Amino acid sequence: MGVKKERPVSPKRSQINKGAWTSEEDTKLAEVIAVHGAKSWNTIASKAGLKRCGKSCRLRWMNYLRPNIKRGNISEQEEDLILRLHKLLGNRWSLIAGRLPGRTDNEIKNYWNSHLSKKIKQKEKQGCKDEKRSVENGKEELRQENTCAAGGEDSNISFDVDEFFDFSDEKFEWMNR
DNA sequence: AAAAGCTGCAACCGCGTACGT
DNA sequence: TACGTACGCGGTTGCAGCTTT
Repeated sequence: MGVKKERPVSPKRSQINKGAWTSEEDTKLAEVIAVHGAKSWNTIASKAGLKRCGKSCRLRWMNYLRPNIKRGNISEQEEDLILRLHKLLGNRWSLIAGRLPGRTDNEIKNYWNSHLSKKIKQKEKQGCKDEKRSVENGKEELRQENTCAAGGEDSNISFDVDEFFDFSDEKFEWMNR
């Protein structure tokens, strides 16, 4: 996509930059994070000399600049996983993203809102019995996986709650640096 | 060819929670 | 314990580009 127009800046916060990030801003932010690490976002914002709030810097880093980010081309397997996780977790995008390496919560949320929610609505409209059955099967499958998670064995998705909240795994490796 | 409508997605906002003092 | 600040998350907005009419 092309460069977006700057959004109007309210006079109250005119000292804060808003709207699309420029490549210079990206570079500055990445440089500062490389030195100081991805923490204390307000400090990072000021050290980078960016007229951005820490929140905005964090978002930019997490969704765009972070290393190992996959963008676009969500595979069928990933889509299936998102659907299954969403059935289980609801709109817990960050948790869902945590099970999809390289994907961000924002990307998954957007993908859900623009693609998957429509797909589901269409299917519901069609009222396809087979589809319903498979959804029910999926739900049952998930239920079983969830209840058996403690001793779960060879399911490709484990919904062990502890695992969901295990922040020591590889996805946070970059953060610990 | 141009206008209108639609889609995808980056970014912002508000709220709840964690953490430091 | 109470308060202030920062962080993280989910919901929402709004614009660029694409498609349809």
